Amino acid sequence: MVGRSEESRQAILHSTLTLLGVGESEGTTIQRLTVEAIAKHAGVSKATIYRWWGTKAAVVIDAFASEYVRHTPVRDDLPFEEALREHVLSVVRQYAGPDGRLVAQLVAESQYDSAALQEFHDRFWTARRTAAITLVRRGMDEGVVRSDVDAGMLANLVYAPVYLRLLLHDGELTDDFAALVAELALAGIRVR
Amino acid sequence: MVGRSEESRQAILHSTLTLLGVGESEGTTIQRLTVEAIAKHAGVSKATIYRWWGTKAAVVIDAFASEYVRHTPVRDDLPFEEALREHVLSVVRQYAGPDGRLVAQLVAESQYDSAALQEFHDRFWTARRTAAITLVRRGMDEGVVRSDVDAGMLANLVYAPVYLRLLLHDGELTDDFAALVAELALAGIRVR
Amino acid sequence: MVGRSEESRQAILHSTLTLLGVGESEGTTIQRLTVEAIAKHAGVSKATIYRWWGTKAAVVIDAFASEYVRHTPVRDDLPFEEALREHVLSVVRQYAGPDGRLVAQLVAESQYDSAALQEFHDRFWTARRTAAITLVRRGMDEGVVRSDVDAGMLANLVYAPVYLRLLLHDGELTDDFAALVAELALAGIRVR
Amino acid sequence: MVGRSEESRQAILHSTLTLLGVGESEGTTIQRLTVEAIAKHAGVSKATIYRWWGTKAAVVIDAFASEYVRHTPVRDDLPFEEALREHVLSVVRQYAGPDGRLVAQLVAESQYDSAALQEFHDRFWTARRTAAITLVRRGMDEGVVRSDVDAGMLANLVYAPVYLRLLLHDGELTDDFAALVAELALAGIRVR
DNA sequence: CGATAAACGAGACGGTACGTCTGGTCTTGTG
DNA sequence: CACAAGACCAGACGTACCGTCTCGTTTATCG
Repeated sequence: MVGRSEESRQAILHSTLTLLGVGESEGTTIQRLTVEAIAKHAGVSKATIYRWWGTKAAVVIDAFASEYVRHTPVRDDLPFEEALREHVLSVVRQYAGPDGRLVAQLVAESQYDSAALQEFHDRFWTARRTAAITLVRRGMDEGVVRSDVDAGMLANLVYAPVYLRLLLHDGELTDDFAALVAELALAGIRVR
Repeated sequence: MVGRSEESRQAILHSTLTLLGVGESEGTTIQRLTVEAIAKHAGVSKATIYRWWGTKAAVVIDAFASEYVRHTPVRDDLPFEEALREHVLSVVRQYAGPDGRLVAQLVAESQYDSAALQEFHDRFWTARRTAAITLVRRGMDEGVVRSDVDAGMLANLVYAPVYLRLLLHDGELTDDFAALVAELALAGIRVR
Repeated sequence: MVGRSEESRQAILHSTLTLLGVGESEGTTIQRLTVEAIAKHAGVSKATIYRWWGTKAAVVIDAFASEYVRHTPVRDDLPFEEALREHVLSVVRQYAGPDGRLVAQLVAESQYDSAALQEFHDRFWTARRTAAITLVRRGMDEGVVRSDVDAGMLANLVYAPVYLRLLLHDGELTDDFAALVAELALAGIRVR
Repeated sequence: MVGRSEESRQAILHSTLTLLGVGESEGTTIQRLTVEAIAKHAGVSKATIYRWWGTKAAVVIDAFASEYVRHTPVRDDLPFEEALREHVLSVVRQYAGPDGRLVAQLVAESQYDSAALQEFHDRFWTARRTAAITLVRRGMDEGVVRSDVDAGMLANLVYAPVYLRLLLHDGELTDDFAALVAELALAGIRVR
């Protein structure tokens, strides 16, 4: 057995990101991106892409995940509420840039492609939420956060408004917005 | 001038809904729906569709808006908190059915088509939010809801988790979920 | 109803002949000729070609037939035997050039594509043979040719060696060859 | 040095014949037959095939020649004319079956592949013709056949109509046809 | 008898063309 | 003069083979 070419794999993923203009503010959308263009840019045969991924969305998710999941870490050294504010801020800032546009498009693809949805869950959503859930649990342990509700549900209170604004283009993703989201979430989950 | 044929307009919008299987749980997605199929089913020329709408998404939005925006009214006769719970429940219930799938797809289209986004805002999102905002304002007047934050922002606290679950397929849209969302939103916006 | 574009039809057939290098001694073979190349050269969509022809071979036959069936007439003014020699000579001379190569390739296509075979029969073979059969009948009427055998069979005696040499590249198609073929055919069909 | 694997060679040639359905009336055509299919069926690597043959046509010719050239012998014990009739009959009968279809396809391949043409000449055509030429020479020696014309040319008078019918599907290859061909050829080559 | 070099199977790879599909435009004739 | 009918160009789709090219792995002489 010989196995797949790591070189081609890298070239494909890298070309995908380049064409999507991740990092820059230029670039196409996932929809307009063609498998043919990826193949050409990567110096690779279309068949090679279809052999390993099968779907344009799969390539994009793989490419995005493999290099661009920025860590928006939760800080242990800060007090609970401050750590949460910090976290929300870092998430909002990431999504304010080109990464946000791409995530929005991945969610769009997920509406039509259940495999893409699955991948999106596994590679992005779960990872992201885990950070918040951990934090919420810490708040529970410290007795600051109500513990009669599922931690995941509480974590969503943080992300939901961010994703809403991202997907519905319902306002800018500013630092002020981040602060407000954090404040309201805290109000909703705090023990009274 | 002869003016556009109302008959054709109706046939096109109706065919669009039929093919999308709105109402039933069958039907294609917006992506798989083709303009050619609409034209054929409506007994209409493709040119006629393009003359008046210009985009597949525009047709779908028009069709969906013209017949399927269910009223999820806000009740004046109930106490504030109860009215909110009621409203959230009605929204969740609508999105749990086939309408939800279609709304999700419209959001997906909006990621690629800014005209569709605009239409979505004007025909669905604003209308929906207005209901919640009115309600929140009532709460403010009654002194139950904090009035130091934009009412729109507070209203979003209600919708955000619903849309998140709808778009990310992050759990079922059940009555229990609606109750929980209402409760957490209330906790977040209540005057303390 | 609007009907097909004569302009496209002409462009397609003409491009086909150009690419095959009919007339010149250059040019591809039918096998190497691609539908994509025809489309590009003709400034036409591939779909248009497939709409009307369905097969590469069909396009080639149509193109070749519509412009390149040279008349290799049978002369009435010459004595029977001389007319036959003349006819064989004109056929051999045509097949010695680029037309011969193309006819050979059409026969090749016919081994795999029964529709092409049918077309070849109808557009080339029958037309060609009719000339010879008419002549043979004249010979029968004049009492020079044996009439106890099917005229078509006798006509084939003229063409068979020519096609054999064309298809098996079993020697050059020279004037001398033509004379010899005519002579042997006459020997075979003459009344004794 | 180790040398090529006779086992593989046999497997490849045998698989080729099997897939082409020689013997049976089933089977693909040479065109539809793929090297990949041969390799898979023979349990052999594609590279092995290309190492030794270089061309699909070469494999087919080799396979066909190595096992399926039926002897259509010329009988010395019969009078000249009878021997000729016998020979034509045996050729026609062979070509009436599945072998004929395959020979026709080999001729087709030869229009595009000059190496295949060369092979076809060497392995089939020459062998076949030699039989007839020998016979014609015998006729010349006996003074029955005109000797002012090249013996090969006269031999072709026998084969040409058979190949014409085979390649142009211009009628069935029946015993009656064989008799007629023999008769006309004799008429053409007899001393008068 | 153990080294060595060929031939091998497996199958990934870059290419190229296939025939299909849809989008969006344009043309012609009818009501 | 808006319409249906539908042909048209453009170009991406996903598939199929091509012929080349690694890879380890036999396998059969030869040192």
